[in-house]
This record gives sequence, structure tokens and C-alpha cells, in this order.
Amino acid sequence: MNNLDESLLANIPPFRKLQLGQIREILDCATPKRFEVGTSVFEEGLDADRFYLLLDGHIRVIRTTPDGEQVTALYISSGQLFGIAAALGRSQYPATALTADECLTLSWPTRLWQDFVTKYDGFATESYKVVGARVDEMNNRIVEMATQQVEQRVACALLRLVNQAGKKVSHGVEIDFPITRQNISEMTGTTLHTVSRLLSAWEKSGIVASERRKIVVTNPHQLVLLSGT
Amino acid sequence: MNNLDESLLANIPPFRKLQLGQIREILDCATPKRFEVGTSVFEEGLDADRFYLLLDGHIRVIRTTPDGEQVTALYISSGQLFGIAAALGRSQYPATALTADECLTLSWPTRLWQDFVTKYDGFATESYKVVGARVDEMNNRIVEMATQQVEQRVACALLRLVNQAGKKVSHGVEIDFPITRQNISEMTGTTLHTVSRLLSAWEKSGIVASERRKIVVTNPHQLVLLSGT
DNA sequence: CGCCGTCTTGACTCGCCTCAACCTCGGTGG
DNA sequence: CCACCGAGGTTGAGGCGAGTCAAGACGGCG
Repeated sequence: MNNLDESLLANIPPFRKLQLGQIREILDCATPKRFEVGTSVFEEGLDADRFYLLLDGHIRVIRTTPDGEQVTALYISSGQLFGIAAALGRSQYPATALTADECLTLSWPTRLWQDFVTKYDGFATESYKVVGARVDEMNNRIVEMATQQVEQRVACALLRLVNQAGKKVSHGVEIDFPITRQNISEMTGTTLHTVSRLLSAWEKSGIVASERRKIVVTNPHQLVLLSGT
Repeated sequence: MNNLDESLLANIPPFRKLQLGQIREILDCATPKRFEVGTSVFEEGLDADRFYLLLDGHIRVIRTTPDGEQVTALYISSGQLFGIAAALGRSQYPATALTADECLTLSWPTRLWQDFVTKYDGFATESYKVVGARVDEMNNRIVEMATQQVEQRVACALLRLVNQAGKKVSHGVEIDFPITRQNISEMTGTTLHTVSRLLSAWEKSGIVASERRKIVVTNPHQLVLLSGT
């Protein structure tokens, strides 16, 4: 029996409506785990034997093509469920989850998913809302990739990151985990070279300020204009 | 009270586990409707007041960009639920559903979704499986658009159509509803010109045979090779 | 200090979009 | 019955966005 604090879950949407006793039950069967930066939580194609809640850190969900290229499907920030293949009736994970920084997770065996859904009020509804949000994001990305130029796509990607994992700093909003040009190119279907050129240009215009593995958006408004939405 | 036949639903996955009496209940609150080709069943952004089952025909789900371009998110074939925004906790439709040919639908008020989920065994599970399949398809398209050239993407799109709406004919497999080069370009993020050139080339190599609004894949294997998967 | 991961920048190339002209087929109305 | 028209399709010419190739700088870590 582990001694996690109930406050961990109290503000996570899928658990918000629950009483302390129920949260206790849930925590008692949860397995906490810490992951180093750059390690995988689960991998594409493997049996989806557990589902996860990200307590702290950031996760990059990627798919790998037959010829070894990586494509980032989405980013997960803390407080979100992930690896919930069970919710959509799949028995394998459809993608690989890599830690973008140091991460803290809770996880449960997949067979408990059904229990949670039936036993805990609001759990299903709230969980499916996050699925809905992700479907929406994927839809938007498809539209972007189909209609927009690289510059606009990269701008959109940066804005998404800022919204999902932005931290206010003195000169703007910083993306709150280490991120490389390569990472951004994998989100937008382009090359690290092109991303580098774009960021250089934007830095000259005062839209962003970046260092190695670090990006601060200093003029979000201008970025929105570039994104063409 | 309408007099639809129970056999309509008996073989649709979400209803398969139900008893005749339950199917009767469901049919009794369903509204059947016929749509002409090229009309919209529901539109992006409107309140998702109903959810649908496609009994016959084919539906094109599209999103429109701010500047009027259309992007096809997916195709729905008969026997599938669609417009199930409710399942993911959304109150508006995220896309527009256009009929690709003449269509027959059943629909129910969205407020019944919850009833169905709680009352009918297997309904939730099977419904979420179709969501899972669509998420999977979207994921694949994102990977394609991010990594593959136009020719491969168009090949993939054709193969998907053949799998989802293929009809065996003497010389191959025909896509079972009217489809234009423009439609294909909207699925793949390219232009009708490029699609036309590709189809012409493929016709010369004996991979497809096409007429106006009609495409027959005569050599699927070759197409798979081109698709690069 | 040397190595590796990250980032930058120039030069070249080419896939595909754009622009443009024209063809074919069906439907419609005079 | 035929002229007309619009939707769908084809094909060529040309240009540009962005990928590829290449070389090197910078910073951190063992």
C-alpha cells in the first residue's frame, strides 16, 4: 500500500467529482514511477497493459515510419491521462511515449479501466473529453498540413506548445521543457534546417528568442499573424 | 411510430449484442431520412443536436479553412455511426458531413446518447471502437503528410478508399461512389492538377482505369508498392 | 582536450504548385 | 435539333518553396 496524497488527484478533471474515499481507492492501486528525460514510458505496438496519468513533466508522443523517420503526434502536459488505448478498444499502444523532461507518472493496469468507468461518476465523461480535445488537435493539424506553408505550420506548432506548456518569463512565454529544432521539425513535417532558418529570421524580427534546446516566444501576437489562422 | 425493420440494425456492431425488443425501442425513436447527393447532413460549428447512423450511401466529412479551401477529414461508409460529437463531450459538430452519393440515415437526438450508452450492453464499447479506428486513420494520415511525397499520399488515399468503399468489378475494384480528382486532392493536400497527372500516369501503367467521376483500381498490388508502406 | 549533439548558413536542386489553354461530356433552353 | 454552358479533366510551361548537400561554429560533458 502506497501513501500518495489525495490532493494529487483532486484537481484532475476525470477525478474531480469523486469523494476522498474513492480517490483513496484509486491511489491505492496506482503505481507511481519516475522517468528520466529521454526515456520511453511505453512503445508503439506493445500490449497496452497499463494506462497512465502524468503528474509532472512533459511527454512527446511519436510514431516511427518504416524507414526510421519520427513524427510527433502530440505533446502531453502534466495532469493529463495518456496511454488510454483501452478507452478506444485497442489492445496495443498506437504510438510511443517519450519523456521530454523528467516525468512523474501514476499508472494502473488496463483491466481497471472498465471499473473506473463504471464505478466513478464523471470519470468516463471527462476522459472522453480529453480524447475529444486530442481528436480536435489532430484534425487541425491535418488541415494545416494540407493547406499551409511550412512557415505557417511551424508558427502554429509553436503557438500550440506555448498554450499547452507555456511558462511566463520576463520577456515573454517560454516553452517549459527542452525542445530542439529537430523536435519542431518532427511536429510539422519539415526539416531541422528549415526550422532553424525560420527561428533565425523570427529572432531577427523580435518574435522569439531561442537558445539551444530552449525557445521563448516574445511576441505571440505577431506569431498568430504568421500562423495565418 | 415508424415501421422500420429490425434487421436494419441487427448487424451493425454497436447494436449487435442487443435483443430484438431493445432494437425495436431504438428504432422507434429513430428518424429516418434520405439525402440527395451533394447535400449536407450537418455542418461544422452547428449545435450537435443529433447523431446519425448511415444505412446506405457514402459521406464525405470535410473542414473548410478560413480562406475557403476544403480538406476532407474522412469518408464514412454505410453501417457506421457518425456525427457522434456527444461521445467525445463536444456540443458542436467539428466538421461538415456532405453526401457523396444518395444517402439513407437514421438519427437520434443527442440527449439519447447517454441512455444508449448506459442502457444497451456493448453499445459504448463498439462505438468507441469506431472512434478508435478513426483516430488511427487520422494518425496515419498525419504521418503520411509529414513524411511522404504526393505520389505516395495519393496512392495511400486510393487504397484507403478501396478498402472502405471498394466494389469488385470485372477488371479490379471500383470506388463505389462518384469521386473527382478535386475530391482526391482535398484528401491528400495537393491540387487536382497533380492528381490528374498521377492518375494519367497510372492509367498508362495499367494500375487504374478511370472515367469522369469514377475510378477502378486494376492493380492494387502495384499501388501498394507505390504507397511506400 | 576531444567528442558529440545542437544549431547555423550557403548553394544547389527539384517536386509540385501556379498559370494557362484547351478538350470532353451532359444537360438545358431556344 | 443544335448551340451553348458549366463541371470535370488533361497537359504544357515556368517558377518558387523547401528539401538536400555540405561545411563549420558553438557549447556541454566525460
